[in-house]
Order: sequence, then structure tokens, then C-alpha cells
Amino acid sequence: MKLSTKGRYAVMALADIAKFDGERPVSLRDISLRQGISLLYLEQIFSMLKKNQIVTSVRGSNGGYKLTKSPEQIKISNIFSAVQENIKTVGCKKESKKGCNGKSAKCITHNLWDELELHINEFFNKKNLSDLVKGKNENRV
Amino acid sequence: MKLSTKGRYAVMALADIAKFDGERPVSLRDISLRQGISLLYLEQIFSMLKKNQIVTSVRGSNGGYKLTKSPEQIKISNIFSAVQENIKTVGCKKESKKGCNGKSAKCITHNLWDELELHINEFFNKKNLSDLVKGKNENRV
DNA sequence: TATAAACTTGACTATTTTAGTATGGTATAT
DNA sequence: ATATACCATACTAAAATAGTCAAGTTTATA
Ligand code: FES
Ligand code: FES
Repeated sequence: MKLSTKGRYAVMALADIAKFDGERPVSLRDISLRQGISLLYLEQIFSMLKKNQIVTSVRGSNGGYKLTKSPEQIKISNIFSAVQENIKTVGCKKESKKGCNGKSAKCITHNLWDELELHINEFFNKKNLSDLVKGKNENRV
Repeated sequence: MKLSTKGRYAVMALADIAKFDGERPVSLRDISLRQGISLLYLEQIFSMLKKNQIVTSVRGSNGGYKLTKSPEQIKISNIFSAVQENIKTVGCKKESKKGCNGKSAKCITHNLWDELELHINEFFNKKNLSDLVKGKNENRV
């Protein structure tokens, strides 16, 4: 079980914007250089973030992206669902009455994985962007 | 982020043994039929479980596998580490002083992922096999 | 003692997911 | 004008996952 780069980079990039936020929008080029993420990959990610109203864009020279809300209002769970990074712990389709492996009933472990998923989602709901930017004085980039 | 079948099946199969535990060892063939998991795949998984002393084996006809400890004593985290299903939330090497993407310092999101990993591992440390088998009266297989 | 059930080991492979690239645009500040 | 920066779609290489295959060894039981 590994967290994919898409979700991690999305949070990383948005935290970068939150940190360097000001009058002017932040360009992907700057984020790319500061965070060491491919520019082309960032464009792909930000296309999704924009579609889901996490950011707005300013085109043209000196353009870039801005957060639509204050960092406190942007939860990690919002970011993750925007880039379609979702946690799947169960082996079955959740809504379906059927279990995994085509069995007719939910398997013996189903509740365990379900509970885990709940735990993780709770964590992502509690955390927001400002939690990441708070320690501006620390030597993190 | 998806939980792999290796970890899920391992827990599933061990819960099956816990449930049908008795004098005789439980054969992989029975587990395969009851849980709908490929016999060949189960063999691979149980080879690891045995190496890590989660189960003992009885060879030959009427043989099979038995738990080495009581279900209460077998934590999900034990099972996961036995089959090498480990959670990776961070993008960097944990021990290294370096951050992800070859940066010299830990990135702005590092602590967040680290905290998440801690949460998940806590969950797996709290849960054991007997938690799964308790509800024998429910209509789960 | 023949036989079948069941564990043991290592290598192999197909599928899926991830993590990007590549290409060819459009909009706008200077 | 032109460079900067967003926008959109398609493609691809690499890694991880989810198994399969082959060739055994061991032992209960008929
Ligand atoms: S995980 Fe849902 S039925 Fe097995
Ligand atoms: S996750 Fe550890 S440095 Fe980025």
C-alpha cells in the first residue's frame, strides 16, 4: 500500500502556493523548481485541481494559480478527491451486496477494512493546508 | 492508495483458520474453496506466514496449517509484516536526512504523511485475529 | 506398500497502475 | 511582437500486483 505521487504532489504544490501566497498568482514553473516536480506533470495535476475549484488560474505572462479559499478551508480530503486519489481498503464494491471474490455475502474481513478506511478519511478530513504551512520558521522547503 | 490482495488474503485466510480451528490442521484446499482464493497463491502466502512463525504446518495427507498462538495474540500488524505488506506514505527514505525528489531537507508535507503512517500502524496494532472471528453468528463466510 | 492428499520452493508471466512525456495549442502582460 | 504561462489530449515506459507453472517432498491411510 503506497500513497501515489499524484496525491502527494498535489498537496505539496498547494502548500507551496499557500506559503508563497500574495497579490500575484504562483506559477507552476516556480513550484516545479522549488519542489522538484516535473512541470508537465504539475500541469496535469492542476488541471484537475482547477476543475474541482480548489484553485483559480490567471493566464498569460506573470500568470499562475491562486487558492480559491483560505488554507484553513482546504482540507486534505478535498485535495485528494479532486485528483482522484482515493483510498481503497476493501476488495469488494462497497455498495454491492456481494462480497469480494464473487461470494454472496460480505467476507469475514470486510468490516475491518471498512473501519480502517473510515479512520484514514477522518484523518484527511481533520487536516487542512494551513496545518502544513504553520511552521514557516522551520527549515523545510 | 490500495490495499493489496496479499495482505488482505493473508488476514482472510488466517481468520478462516481461527474460525475452523480444532484438533486437526486446516488445509489450504479448504481455505481456497471457502474464501475463493487461488490455491497456488495461498501457498505462496503461507510460505511467508510460516517463515515468520505465524503458522506451523503439518505435511502429508490430512495435513494443513495451524496458528502458532491464540487468535488474540496475533495482531494484524504481525500478519502484514510477515507478508511484507507495508504502508508507505512518505516519498522519501525515512532514515535518510534527505527529502523526496533529492532535496536536501525534508519537504513541507513530510510530517503529515508520517503522522498518517503512525495512525494506520496504530490501528493495525490494536486489531487482532479474534476481533474478526467474534461474530461467528453473523452471516459472513 | 501404493497412492493420494497436502505442504515446499523457485521461477515465470500477464495485467494493471503509476508516473510521467510529448505535442500542439491559447491567452495576455510587457 | 514575443515570451511567459496556462490548457488539453494522447501516448509510453517502468514498476507493482496478482497471480500461474513446474517440479518436487512428506506422510496418513487404504
Ligand atoms: S472486503 Fe468486502 S467482502 Fe471482502
Ligand atoms: S515525504 Fe519525506 S521529504 Fe517529502
